[in-house]
Amino acid sequence: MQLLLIHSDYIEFEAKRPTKMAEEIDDQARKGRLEEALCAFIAVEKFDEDDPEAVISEGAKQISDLAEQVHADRIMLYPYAHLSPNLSTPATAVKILKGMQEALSRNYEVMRAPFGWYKAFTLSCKGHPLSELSRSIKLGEGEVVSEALKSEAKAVSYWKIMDLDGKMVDADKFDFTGHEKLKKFTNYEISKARAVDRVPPHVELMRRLEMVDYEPGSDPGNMRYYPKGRLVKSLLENLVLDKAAEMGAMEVETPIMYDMEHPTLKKYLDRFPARQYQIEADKKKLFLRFAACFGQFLMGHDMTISYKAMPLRMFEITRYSFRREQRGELVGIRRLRAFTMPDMHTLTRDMGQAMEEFRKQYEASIAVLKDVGLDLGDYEVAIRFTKDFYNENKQFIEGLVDIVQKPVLIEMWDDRFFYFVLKFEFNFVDTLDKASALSTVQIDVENAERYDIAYVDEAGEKQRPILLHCSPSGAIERVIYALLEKAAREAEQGKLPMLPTWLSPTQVRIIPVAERHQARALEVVKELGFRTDIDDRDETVSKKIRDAGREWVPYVVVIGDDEQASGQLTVTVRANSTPKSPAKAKMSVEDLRRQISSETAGKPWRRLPLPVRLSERPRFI
RNA sequence: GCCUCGGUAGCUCAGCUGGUCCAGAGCGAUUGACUUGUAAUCAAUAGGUCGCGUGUUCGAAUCACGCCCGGGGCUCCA
Repeated sequence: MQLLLIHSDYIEFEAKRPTKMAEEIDDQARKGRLEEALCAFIAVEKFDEDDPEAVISEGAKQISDLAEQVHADRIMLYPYAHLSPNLSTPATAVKILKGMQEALSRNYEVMRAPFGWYKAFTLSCKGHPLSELSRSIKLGEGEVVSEALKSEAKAVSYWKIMDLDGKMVDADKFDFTGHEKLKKFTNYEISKARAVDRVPPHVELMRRLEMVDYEPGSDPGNMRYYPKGRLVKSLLENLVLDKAAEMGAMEVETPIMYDMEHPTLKKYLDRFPARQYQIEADKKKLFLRFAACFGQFLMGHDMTISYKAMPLRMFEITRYSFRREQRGELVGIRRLRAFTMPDMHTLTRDMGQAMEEFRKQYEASIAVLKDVGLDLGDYEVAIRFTKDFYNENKQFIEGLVDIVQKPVLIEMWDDRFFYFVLKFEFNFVDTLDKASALSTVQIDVENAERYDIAYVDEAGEKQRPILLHCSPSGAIERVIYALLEKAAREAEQGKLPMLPTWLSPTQVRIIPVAERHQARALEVVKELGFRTDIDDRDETVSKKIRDAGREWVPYVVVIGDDEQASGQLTVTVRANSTPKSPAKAKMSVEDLRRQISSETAGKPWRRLPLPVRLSERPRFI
């Protein structure tokens, strides 16, 4: 609704001639005049049709607010189509106008000019600062609250713990001795309690290590990544990409924005509990993807697939997926509005193949997390399913628990509220006892139908596949969050925090003692390879060593007269050191090269994203 | 969206019962000295419309109101 509000000495109108859509009025209502009145010119718009009642109350409120301010006792409601290019139907407009008249009549003397007539009017504007105002009323900015978000509130969950023997115990009766993290995770999931007394440690770390930072020039939860952060992300992305390829996935790429009015997508939006970013281009309303599902399913819809191609896996690293998470949820990089999500979808022939594939992806996810540096002890397992699915597949579920060799949290629903019948997640529990999901796989029994995805079986018949959604690692940013939080926890326990060597931005730091050692230092950089840099700043050796420690550099090499003479290196190995006593070792360049090679074998590698000489580096924070 | 805390030098912050300890400290930067052997070398210099606006006052970084931006919390989390 568009409003043009004018505080007038008087307003006078006379209806001259009806248009096609004129409302019927008696002769008396064709003329009107109000003295000392607030005159509201009103255009009712297309999207007001969604919720006329709300528009009436909001419009009436805006008008009475201003009437209050300018001390007007009389209000003229004057339909004025020219305020908007996008008008509602006449019926809605009349309904809303009448509704506003009724609402305002309680406190004001209200007159309404007839709708749909050519009218002559005379208006005398008072001309004080508040005498001419316009207002646009848009309800909720056209926000879509998905059915899934609503049904989530209705879903009744049964919370259990499944032990290694396959027995399910109510979560509140389980003996959590020896499973403290599972207990914290369970509490977190059930009670949703999350009072926190401090900022999580990764927030300071991500900035101090010059990896990630807030970007005030963007929307909250959209971060900037400095070279070291970009490097770490890139390495993690490449690792997951490799693992997906190993699993037999085909990498694809799909658009990041989609048409809101696309019939299939529209329905899917309602099944996904997330808020979208919406943008408008030309006359189209678009939303930014919150996962790669749409793109891959739309692709799947157009594909010709034989049973021989099954299971068929498509993979994409979505940079970015967007979810407009609530403002207060965004802390550091634990939860973001723009995040990088490895997203794989698998088409399987039937539930049997789907379950087999589910188990494989479950095991693959464990392996991926292990590769990035997170062990089974670092996260807790949740398995969620419908009651029906459980009753038909008890042994299968028990098998999943058996694989991780520890009790897991179970959530069971009476009915299927969502598009899946079975899912698991691996949840990282941080030092503040907050849990966040990393890897996840879901068995989707709904979207093959919705997107009309089919394959042809041995008999030449079209069949609906069962779909799997899988993120083998979870969002890349969240993996970084988990690694930083894990390091922070270890630091609290008196260990030296660090990233795995293959992920460390600087793998080896060379510190020449004096200027005359720089030539040798540069030689070593060349011979060694890896991401090796050299601290050639005009600082003391002590200062340089301290700085290398603050950067979590795994291998620190000091080169002075002795090393220059002997050709041996003095290496401080961070992994073996403690805060009080550095672990120093004498080794040759070749020894060190071999050690790092074996430590980073099979992992992605990228070159140093910064100048080799520290003296040439900018500071980002 | 709501509650709450905050915005002072490139960074982290002190000052904030209004007036010469009010424009400061540490780090960083620059320059000079030192050429250094395992966790912060010494000295000098430069840097700020104290988020923006309005008001109160003889006088505002300091008080009031409004606005903008950010942190944390709530709501939410297939």
